[in-house]
Amino acid sequence: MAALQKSIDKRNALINATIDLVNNDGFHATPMSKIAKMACVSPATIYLYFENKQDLVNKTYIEVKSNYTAYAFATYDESMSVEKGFEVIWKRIAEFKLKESAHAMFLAQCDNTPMIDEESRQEGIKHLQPLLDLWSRGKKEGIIKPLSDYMLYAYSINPLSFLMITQNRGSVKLDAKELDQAYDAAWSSIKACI
Amino acid sequence: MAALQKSIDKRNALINATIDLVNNDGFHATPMSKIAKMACVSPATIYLYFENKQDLVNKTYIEVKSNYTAYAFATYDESMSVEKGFEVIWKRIAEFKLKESAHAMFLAQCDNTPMIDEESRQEGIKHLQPLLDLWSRGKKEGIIKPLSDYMLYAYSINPLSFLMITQNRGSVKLDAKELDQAYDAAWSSIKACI
DNA sequence: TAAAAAAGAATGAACGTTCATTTTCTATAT
DNA sequence: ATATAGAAAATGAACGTTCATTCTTTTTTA
Repeated sequence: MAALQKSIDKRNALINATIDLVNNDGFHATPMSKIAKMACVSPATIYLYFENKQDLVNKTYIEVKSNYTAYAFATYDESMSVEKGFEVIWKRIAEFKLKESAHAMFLAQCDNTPMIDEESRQEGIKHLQPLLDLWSRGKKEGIIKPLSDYMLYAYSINPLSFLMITQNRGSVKLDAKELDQAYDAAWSSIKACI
Repeated sequence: MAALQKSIDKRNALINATIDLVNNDGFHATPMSKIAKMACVSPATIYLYFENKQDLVNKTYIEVKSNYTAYAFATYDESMSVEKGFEVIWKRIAEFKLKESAHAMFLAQCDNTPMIDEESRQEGIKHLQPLLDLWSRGKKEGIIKPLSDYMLYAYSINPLSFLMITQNRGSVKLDAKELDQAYDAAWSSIKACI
């Protein structure tokens, strides 16, 4: 076996334990000792892989965020029409949020609290570029309302976070029918009226 | 002066300090000693007004939430048409989120983390009833899409939280023109197509 | 066998909460 | 009006616990 000196498995175990525990208890209510125990590792070992607790959570954020965006854009291709491209990306995002809900919940918590360094947050935003490019194209073609990216995001993507959180709390179940409705509402809110 | 035995001023100071500090540092990174200092009170005094830290934050949540909904419905009247009623409520909510942004940020953090007891969260939801009643009326009249309340909320109200958070981070400034656009997008996403 | 990785125990700081005491308030007696 | 006693409110210091991190030693790897 090729020799990575420090084991990637251990790093992954630490990242996964962090996601799990922070989701259930919140960042500051999650002690390093508990993360270590869940990852089957000594507390001291964490410090061989990460500088400190803040670094651990920052790195976890960036890793989860980049998995998320990789998933979102995996089936998208710039040659698609704006409408088709948006549908493809939107549905992948929805799939990720509903299927990988632990990861998505972790991102939601990071995005809504002062838990993550500003620098790591900025780093995470960069990954959304292909969607912003698609919108820019759509605005040029007059297919998408001439709104800022923040506004488009707020109405077409962010509602999925809310729906995911309420689904995770058990208040609601999103099946295929409701996903279609959600897509409809998302597209209605940003498509240019003809 | 009429004699409230414990001073309401002190209680308010504690609630306000909690909002401020939790907004900036997060719940668990906010020590009772710091809350006490900001409220110009001894740490021990907090325990005359609240059972413990969790009780303090639960009560703060409920208080802020009920101020929020009181504001939201203050100019609404059940005799209004569905479209007008929605516009009135939406604009009041927007006003609250943008003007009382510290309070709104606090609510957003409570709603997206495990910081609040489930019981207090449920208590907070009750206050939205007038909006749910309005939607129910709108669905009967065929003016509003036949979607669940969660879905309607996700697309017409929740985006305001996202916009408020990004505005508070300084990424964007919402002026009158953008508010009108946001209202348009909200209404587009839930009004029944004719 | 030497260097890297991992471990458990130890450390010092910080926290929520309580305790013993002091200060403030109020109702009554003068 | 004033003095005062008893109760309520408020306090600063102290307690016990928990936490992130480090230190020293042991185990694994090449």
